[in-house]
Amino acid sequence: MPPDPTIRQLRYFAMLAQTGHYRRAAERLGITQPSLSLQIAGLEETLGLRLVERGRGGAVLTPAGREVLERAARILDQVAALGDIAARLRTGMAGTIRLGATATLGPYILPNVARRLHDRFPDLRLFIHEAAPRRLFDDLLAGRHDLILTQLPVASDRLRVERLFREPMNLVVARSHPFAGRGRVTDADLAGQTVLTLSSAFALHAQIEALCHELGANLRQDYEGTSLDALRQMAAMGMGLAFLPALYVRSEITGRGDDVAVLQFRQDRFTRSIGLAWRTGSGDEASYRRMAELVREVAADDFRGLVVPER
Amino acid sequence: MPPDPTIRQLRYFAMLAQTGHYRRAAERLGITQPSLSLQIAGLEETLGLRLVERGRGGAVLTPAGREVLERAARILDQVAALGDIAARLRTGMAGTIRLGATATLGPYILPNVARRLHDRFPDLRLFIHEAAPRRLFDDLLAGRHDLILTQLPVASDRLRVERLFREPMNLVVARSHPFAGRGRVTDADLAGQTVLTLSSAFALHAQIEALCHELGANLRQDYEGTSLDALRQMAAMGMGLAFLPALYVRSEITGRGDDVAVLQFRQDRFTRSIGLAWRTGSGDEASYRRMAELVREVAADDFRGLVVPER
DNA sequence: GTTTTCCGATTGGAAAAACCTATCGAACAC
DNA sequence: GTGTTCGATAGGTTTTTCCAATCGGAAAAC
Repeated sequence: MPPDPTIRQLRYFAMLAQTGHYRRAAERLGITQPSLSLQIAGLEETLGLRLVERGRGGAVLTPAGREVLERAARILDQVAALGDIAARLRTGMAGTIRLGATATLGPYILPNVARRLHDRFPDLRLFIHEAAPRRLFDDLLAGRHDLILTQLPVASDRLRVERLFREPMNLVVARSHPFAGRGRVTDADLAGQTVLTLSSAFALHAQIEALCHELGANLRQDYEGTSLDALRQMAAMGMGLAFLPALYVRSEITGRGDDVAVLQFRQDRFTRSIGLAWRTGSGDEASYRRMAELVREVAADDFRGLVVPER
Repeated sequence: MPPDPTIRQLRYFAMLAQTGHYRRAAERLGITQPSLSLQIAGLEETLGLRLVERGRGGAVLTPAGREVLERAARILDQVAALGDIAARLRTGMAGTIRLGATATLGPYILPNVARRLHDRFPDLRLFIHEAAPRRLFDDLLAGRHDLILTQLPVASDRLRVERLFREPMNLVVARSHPFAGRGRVTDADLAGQTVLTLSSAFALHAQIEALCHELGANLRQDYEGTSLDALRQMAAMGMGLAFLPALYVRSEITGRGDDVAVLQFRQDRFTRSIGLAWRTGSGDEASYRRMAELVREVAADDFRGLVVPER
């Protein structure tokens, strides 16, 4: 395999072609004429072509030289473009960040996040992948995500976590359920009730399970949903009660003509924690923190009163 | 101004991204791992960016790294393309040759040359510029042409010339001219006749002038044409006789229903010499000689009997 | 017809870059 | 723990790049 020309050679050659003059080209490049001569000769050597016709009137390109120049110019343009990109990337807020998000939160907050992000940092793009938290966690460690937006806790000494906010869990029951008319329910009300939940790949599962144990409620074992919508359908059909996160409720349940009723429970003190996590030392920490701050802003501005800020 | 990354750095980086593994990448590149480490570190240094996340599972690109990789891959593709181009150019029969041609010959033979050239060397393109021989000569010396197809002689110790063929000059007169009915004319016939010619920028001018002087004909001073078509129009209007090259006559005068009559003169022994010229040591001599050979072939195959081969 | 000037090529030596071997320290596997 | 595997680092050699000085030839000036 033949060796590559170097970018230096191409740059020198382009300048020589532009000036048509060794000494002038060398001067403009800030080098001496012999250095230029050697580099040009080296380029001719590696390409196996006479590129320049040396002579009295200065340096004139051969037909091959013109052909090579055309390509060299394109390469140099792209190298310059790479430099520009690098400069923008250096701010930390450019390029594409691969963000994994819980299916139980992403759809209901990321549109707002993406909009604000694009307004603030036009050069930054999000590539969003939704999955269950367990999967997100594995994929983050494996390097398939740069960042995950997920329910806490997320435990690993290889990860850095920023807590964002706590999201209240609302209780949802079928319209035909005895609770449906009431505005709120107490802990005692739930004893003996049947509760639906997501599959154990979701962090919600363990949380609901613990709650049921505490209150003496029955966790329905024969169904584990994989989406909040499915859970809500099950609840609407009277298969049990369901705890659904506030942002989902706000987004998907309008309050009129719905197939389910929404109830207060523990006055927003039953919540789940949401955070942003990334691998220690991955990418640019500062830009990830800025991302976290931006999500907090979204929570505060677009979902004020609905979620509880942290930090 | 920041220094450029090197192609070597980009190549190493691309391989590292592909393998996700320093040692494997180094092995595939035929270098040792420390060398690779240093080059990657150097690239990160010049771009001012962390590109790779070093760790247990191997080397994972940062978001910035992915962005850079995309551009780097494009640059490497173009470098490879440059290598391919160079390989083809090395044959000498690729790229674009800037060919200057006499207006009195080019239009009537270059279509055939271009066609044959393209059949034989598909990678070779001709950029044709037509002008008067005097202008061609200057432009060739100035490096604005690679090659000129012109009437000889062309004299300069900086030029190399290949003689191609001799082209007979036909005598053309108006249909109403007394000569029109005759198949041929002698030297004596021309004494006292009025002869038209092109401007002195054309080599034909001097040649016709010398002939007129020899035969005692009058060179019409008040008109100097700049194209063979114009000359023929003048002849048709009875302004005088005109000597027109055989290839022009063959191409533009059909012999029936024309406004002029074509006569033999000196049985094809009054000719002009056509040759190909280039600057000594310009481009690839071998390919220019091959061009000359190809034009000779065209003359022999497509214009057999019409022109007189040389060499 | 010299002399001068201007061109790119060449030479010799110093500085910088690239590379290799050997080794280090951390993280994982057992 | 102990061994293995990872990339980083250190030290030294080879290669590349560069410069200053000079060469040789060709055009221009005289």
